Amino acid sequence: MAQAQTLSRNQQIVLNIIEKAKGPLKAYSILFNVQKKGINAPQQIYRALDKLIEMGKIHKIESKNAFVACKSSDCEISKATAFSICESCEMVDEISDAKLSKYLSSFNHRKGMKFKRFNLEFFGLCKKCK
Amino acid sequence: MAQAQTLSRNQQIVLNIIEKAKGPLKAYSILFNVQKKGINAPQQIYRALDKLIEMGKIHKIESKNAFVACKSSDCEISKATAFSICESCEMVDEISDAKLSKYLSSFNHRKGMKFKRFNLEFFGLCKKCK
DNA sequence: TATCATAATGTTATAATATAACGTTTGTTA
DNA sequence: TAACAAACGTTATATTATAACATTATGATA
Ligand SMILES: [Zn+2]
Ligand SMILES: [Zn+2]
Ligand SMILES: [Zn+2]
Ligand SMILES: [Zn+2]
Repeated sequence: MAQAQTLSRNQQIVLNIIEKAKGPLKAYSILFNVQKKGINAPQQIYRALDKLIEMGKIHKIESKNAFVACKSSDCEISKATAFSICESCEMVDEISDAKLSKYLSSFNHRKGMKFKRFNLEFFGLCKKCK
Repeated sequence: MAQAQTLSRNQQIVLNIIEKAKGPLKAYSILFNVQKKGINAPQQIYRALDKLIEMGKIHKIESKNAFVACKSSDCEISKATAFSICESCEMVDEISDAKLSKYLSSFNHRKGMKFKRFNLEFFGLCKKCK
């Protein structure tokens, strides 16, 4: 089981910053933001990020190498993620759409591969930018 | 228009290597493979990769920072890509599924954003690895 | 053909992202 | 408390990607 609760000190610090942010954060930008708290090395950030992803507290936006807090308390183990990404501003929005998620989770490729997880990224212009 | 045909020398060299490869290739691994051909700098690789992506000849696997040749001659301008990725070996397979593609291309997020493009990555264990 | 614009090239340098490796500390539980 | 696992701190380094600038093809047009 995912032992949902206890975050370590560094994990909590990193999560707080990501949750407060308006958009996706990059690892080194997180790092610069926590140096006052005594965290000095990339490893400390990346380790926290890894654990937070494992716990489903945050997600990585692969096309941006950046991290966002999970909005849909559902994905405790994030095995079905979808995002809407504005190509102009940096806006990223997590999509929680039961139908979409069900459709993709039950999608089966002919080649005999059983999927455990997917990540979907949509790109376009957000309301503001178009 | 995409002016499908003429590839420059460097673009052709990079494309050849990616097409011959069994799996996804990383930029620097491409670089090491073409130094005998007089290409010495990352820029030359990245520039070719950028153009080839624009033309839809190759795709970037975002979760791996690696590149594969396009299999489905359809996606000349790659605005609807889907891949099946084995978490154990490095296998990546491009999924060409008209229904899936149609379903996602017509998917509309409530938030008033019109999507121009999507990228979907499925993860699991391939036939060999499971 | 001369001229102009565009795309591609070559090169050096550097930025940005991520992991290896090692020893120490802290927290859990048998 | 002893033993183990998880988290931490730290230094170094690997990997991925872009900036900047000068040069050279390529292709269209006057
Ligand atoms: Zn989520
Ligand atoms: Zn926007
Ligand atoms: Zn393709
Ligand atoms: Zn495999």
